[in-house]
Amino acid sequence: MAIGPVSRTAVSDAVFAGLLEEILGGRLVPGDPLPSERELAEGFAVNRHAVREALKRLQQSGLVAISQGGRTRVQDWRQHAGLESLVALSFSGAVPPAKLVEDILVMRAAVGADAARLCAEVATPAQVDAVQRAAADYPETPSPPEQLVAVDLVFWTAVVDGSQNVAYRLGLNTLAGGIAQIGADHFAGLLEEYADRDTHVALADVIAARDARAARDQAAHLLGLPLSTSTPR
Amino acid sequence: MAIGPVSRTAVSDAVFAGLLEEILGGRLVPGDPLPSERELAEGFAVNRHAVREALKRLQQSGLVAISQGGRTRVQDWRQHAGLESLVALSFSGAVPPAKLVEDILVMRAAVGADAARLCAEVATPAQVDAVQRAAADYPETPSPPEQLVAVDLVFWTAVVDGSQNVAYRLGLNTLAGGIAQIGADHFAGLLEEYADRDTHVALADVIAARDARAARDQAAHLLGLPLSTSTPR
DNA sequence: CGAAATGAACTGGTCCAACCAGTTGACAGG
DNA sequence: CCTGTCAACTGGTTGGACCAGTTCATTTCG
Repeated sequence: MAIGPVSRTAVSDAVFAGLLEEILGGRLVPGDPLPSERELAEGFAVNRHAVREALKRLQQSGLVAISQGGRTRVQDWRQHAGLESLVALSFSGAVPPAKLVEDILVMRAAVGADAARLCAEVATPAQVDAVQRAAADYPETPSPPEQLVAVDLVFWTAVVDGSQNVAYRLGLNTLAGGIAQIGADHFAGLLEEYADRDTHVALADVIAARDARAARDQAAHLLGLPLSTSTPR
Repeated sequence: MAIGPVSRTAVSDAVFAGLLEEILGGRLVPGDPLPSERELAEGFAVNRHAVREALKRLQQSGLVAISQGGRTRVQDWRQHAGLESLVALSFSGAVPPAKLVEDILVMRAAVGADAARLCAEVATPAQVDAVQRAAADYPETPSPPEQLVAVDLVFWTAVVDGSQNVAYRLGLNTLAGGIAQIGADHFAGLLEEYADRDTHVALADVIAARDARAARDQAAHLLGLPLSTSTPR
């Protein structure tokens, strides 16, 4: 066991995680009232303020509805939770991790392909440069999963930056955060097949050539997005 | 002025909004330390707990980094903020609202098109049914913007549900929330051109026919996504 | 008897004050 | 000059009190 800082989890974070677990795990059905703040504080053996911090965050995530005087109630995460709750789902068992990983990669593919298209259209010269440099950084030989995921992230960050679409940028942040928390290992296997340097360099080149159509197709192929052919397995 | 419940903004929400404004407005540059919790409490004339609740939420949004003992520092939202911060950007002036609306619609187009493809491939019969019913609900005559946006949301919710992709579902929630907060008016004009009933019914039909390719193309066309032709205006 | 007013017993919202637990930096000692 | 130390910050946590809405059983009046 290596020597390092002990993981000091803040109390309110623990409460947040605990309630998240209860809600996403399905033990609290949408519409159900949560125990009162005072009861929760007693149950978790923490101060009420800590509970309140956790509840405020759950509210921000769209997982509960708080109303003064009334009770705090659970909301349906499928209806109200935002993309940022994606990660939490993987730890709660509400959705099988494998399914979740696949879904994330599918979204990555759709967004990535369109970002590549936009990037070819509107990226500044400096941004195109960044894409080409990122592509050149891909390792030529097989590499450990973490490094692969890291390099991949740098490349696609450059592409999304070039697309100059704020929504894509923030969405990438969320998905990247999700990948990081779920663990690179789960993604490495799925990424490996696409992770050859030449293809990425080629993509960077068509972007540099301002060929939006080619950039889109190349990216879609790279990311495993079914495109011109519909093959419902 | 109509009579109605006064808007009772929670104190911590006000603090959250205030700090959001400071950060996204650029008055606090990434790396800058925030005033201490005690100073903020005094500045906003509220209790320190309210400040803490707000800061916790900012931390969850990836906008600040909190460390015990050290000072709380501003993070670069372009690097760390998630998709859920999209709306906040529109109110801070960090990104022009028009640009933001366009970016959201572009993302909606990319995701919507792929969701339609998936929906045609994997949706359950019940889900296909829901899509067709939603399409039938489109008004045949011009309608007020709010209603248009609402009907549109129902339709695409059905499509995304049919895609059975959790990431798409949560992403839709986030984008829909963004549209709601920014105001339907900003979107109505852009939506109008695509909002004819026949096209949506046609899309629903190709989905029901399980034609993934056609569903994708139809949806892309409907959402204004450049596809087979790359026409950098 | 039934409908409306009442009010106690909840709920969350806010505040004060104190103390614990890390970080920082100036300052004294080697 | 380097180094240890300690006071003065920072955020983290707690307790308790009170305010402000909601709920619902009870009471009161038509």
